[in-house]
Amino acid sequence: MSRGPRPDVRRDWGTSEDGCSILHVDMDAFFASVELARRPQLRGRPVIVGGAARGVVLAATYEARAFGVHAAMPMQAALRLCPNAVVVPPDHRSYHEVSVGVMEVLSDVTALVEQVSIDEAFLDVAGARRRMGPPTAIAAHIRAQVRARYGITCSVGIASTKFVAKLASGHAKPDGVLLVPRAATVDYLHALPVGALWGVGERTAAALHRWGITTVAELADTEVATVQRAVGKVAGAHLHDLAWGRDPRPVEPGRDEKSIGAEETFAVDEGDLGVVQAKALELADRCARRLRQRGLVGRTVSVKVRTSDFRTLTRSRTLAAPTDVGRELYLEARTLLAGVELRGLPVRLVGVRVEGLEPAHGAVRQLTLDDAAGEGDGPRADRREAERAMDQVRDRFGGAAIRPAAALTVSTGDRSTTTFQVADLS
DNA sequence: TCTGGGGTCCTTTGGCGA
DNA sequence: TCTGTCGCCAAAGGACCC
Repeated sequence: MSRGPRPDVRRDWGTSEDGCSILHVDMDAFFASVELARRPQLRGRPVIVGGAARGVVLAATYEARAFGVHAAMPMQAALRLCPNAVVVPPDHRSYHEVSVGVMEVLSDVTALVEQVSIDEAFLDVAGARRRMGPPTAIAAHIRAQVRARYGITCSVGIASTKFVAKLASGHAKPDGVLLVPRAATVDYLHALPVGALWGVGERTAAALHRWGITTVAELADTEVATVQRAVGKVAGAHLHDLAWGRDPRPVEPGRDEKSIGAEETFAVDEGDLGVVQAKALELADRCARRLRQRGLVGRTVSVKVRTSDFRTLTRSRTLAAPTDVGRELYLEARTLLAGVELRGLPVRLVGVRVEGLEPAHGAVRQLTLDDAAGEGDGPRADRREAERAMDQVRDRFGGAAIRPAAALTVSTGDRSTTTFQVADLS
């Protein structure tokens, strides 16, 4: 799911592996590859993984990419370019399962594995060399294992820093390996446009272009202060370092999550605030469940609203005490939603996110008025227990088996309580 | 032409206490 | 006592990534 290959830099940069202990492993067209692995009859055809009519392309096979289709492209545009494409709806559970398996393959190589997303990870193999050979041999081993177990291919970048390894895996695609020796790092980087740098998207590239900086070589030769004026202090210094191959960030296994959120785009822009609130309840409930699954509580609730003119607004507030109770997240989200200035426009998307995460067992629990008034832990604890019971129903019968009744109804009423509706489980 | 859903990180702004 | 300012924090928004 990286940017496409650049044949001009996909060449032999040398064979010295000294000091090149960072590997970046990236699955090729991951979601699409998983679909092809279980539907071999689709091999050779342009396949697009994507959702509803209003969605975007999540992944496309290289056959579809030949028509100009790429990830994040609106589905409608993709089908105009490639009307014969086979469209497959995403199956995130399968992708997650394959991802877990691939990460196990990587963990067998070294404990120093940093998973960056569902389909990519960094490895520091300095300690594995004696046991498994040089990095190129380790890369070959990983690729063979992934192919044998899951029938999909991956590409590997090998370099002395994370950032260069990441670029190299992109240039190795599809189904390849690219080694960038330490001594070749600067030459390799300076052949690239600024947009290739990690953190330079459309806006930042445009800002740099205004200062006459279009290539990494030009960025490297520009004074740091000038780059900082163009893109900001922190980003400017960082990009200038990257342009010279300086990237001291180590591979960090097991990084903690910072936030958990859920959002959804309505099939048709929604003008009824009651429907938007009902969706917020469902999303808050989803967030809370994921918090409980991970044994976490969160302190700050934020809501996100995108209006029909594609304007995105956010509002957030920090709770007196962290929580993993969906009802509490929802009540805060509802208050925040009421404070969003919609200018009379219908809502395209609504989202709920929880930040300030900490382990549930270590969290300081503050008594609410409800708690203080009741026996024992009071209604708040009852609420948590009720939601845990819902978790168990869902674990057994699936996510749609039970959900807050208010999330099922179209209502503009102010509900002070939430009831639950159990689906037909027979 | 039409722009998802899951995240992270940075900048700016404003409130507040020292 | 009043005013300025400094640092910290929270909130809002933006950019970016996959």
